[in-house]
Amino acid sequence: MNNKQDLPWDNPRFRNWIALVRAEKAVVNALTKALQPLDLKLAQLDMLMNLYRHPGMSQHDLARKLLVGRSNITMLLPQLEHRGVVRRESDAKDKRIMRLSLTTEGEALLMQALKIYSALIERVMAQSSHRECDMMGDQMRRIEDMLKEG
Amino acid sequence: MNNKQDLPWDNPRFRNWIALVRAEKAVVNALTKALQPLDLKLAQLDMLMNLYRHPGMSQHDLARKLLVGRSNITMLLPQLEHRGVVRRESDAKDKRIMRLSLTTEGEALLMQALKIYSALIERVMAQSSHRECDMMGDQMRRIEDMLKEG
DNA sequence: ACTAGTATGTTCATGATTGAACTAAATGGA
DNA sequence: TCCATTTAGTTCAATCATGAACATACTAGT
Repeated sequence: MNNKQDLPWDNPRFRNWIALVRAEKAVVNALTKALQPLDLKLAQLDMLMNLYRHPGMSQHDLARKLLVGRSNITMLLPQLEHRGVVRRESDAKDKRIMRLSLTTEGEALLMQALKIYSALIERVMAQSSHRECDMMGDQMRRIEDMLKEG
Repeated sequence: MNNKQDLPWDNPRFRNWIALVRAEKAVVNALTKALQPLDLKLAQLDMLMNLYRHPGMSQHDLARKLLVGRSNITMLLPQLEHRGVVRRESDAKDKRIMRLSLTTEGEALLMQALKIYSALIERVMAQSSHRECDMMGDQMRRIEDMLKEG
């Protein structure tokens, strides 16, 4: 057992996955540096993006959207709230729930960050044709759906 | 400015990238759980994989391969060394360099972990045809090469 | 041989992330 | 109504990752 032919590196699917992980990490590293002028962490940007698209989200929903623990949200929100970019309001009907939304400053900051993010992704994705890129995106959505179910 | 048409979510390239990030995180979360029985963290597995393929690597080279900081390696190695899966030896010619390699136990542990990893990736990648998967892998390698240069 | 520059690895303080244990609030039967 | 269960959010300790400052060792030009 465990001869060379059993090794996952000989499996194209495995090698392709490794390539994905490495590319993702490389882009994340590049993006982290590109966001430094805004004094914004990638995790914070993820929050702003989700709150922009789903204002009034609860912390629990935000955590699930970001695939992250609930306590993580609790730990990171105060920074954004104190900075004045995120608003946190108790739900009137259910006092357990905190409704989250962006302030005007939050939206402005988000737009600046998105310019940086978009430019990087545009540059990165220019490596592929539109058709290739769309196929890749479809694959990724299928993967996430699959893991959500099973 | 900043009307809807400028928003990156309307750009397929951007949406596809977001899908990739989410899928990657979902798989990483699943893998982290799947590795718990071996008491092995994903970062540790990454090290073992690289040391298996490139025995005698220095810590600096390992850090660059993993796209992490040098201090990260210094902090994580003692666990693996103490567990008896990684060997750390001073280079004879250049006393600054530590040569890293797997012990027999390290290789055994790696093989167990790779079975788990492969099985998950096989399941995940079964969402795509071989051709699609290969195209995706090629895209990812182009992305990493692009960021390495520029 | 000397010195300046460079490379490797370590230490330390900081911030990010997690999971378990906890509080408070809502829900749903009996 | 009362009690058990579930849900939202927080707290806390432990772990991970980072970058700056540092010590040591090599290298190259003079």
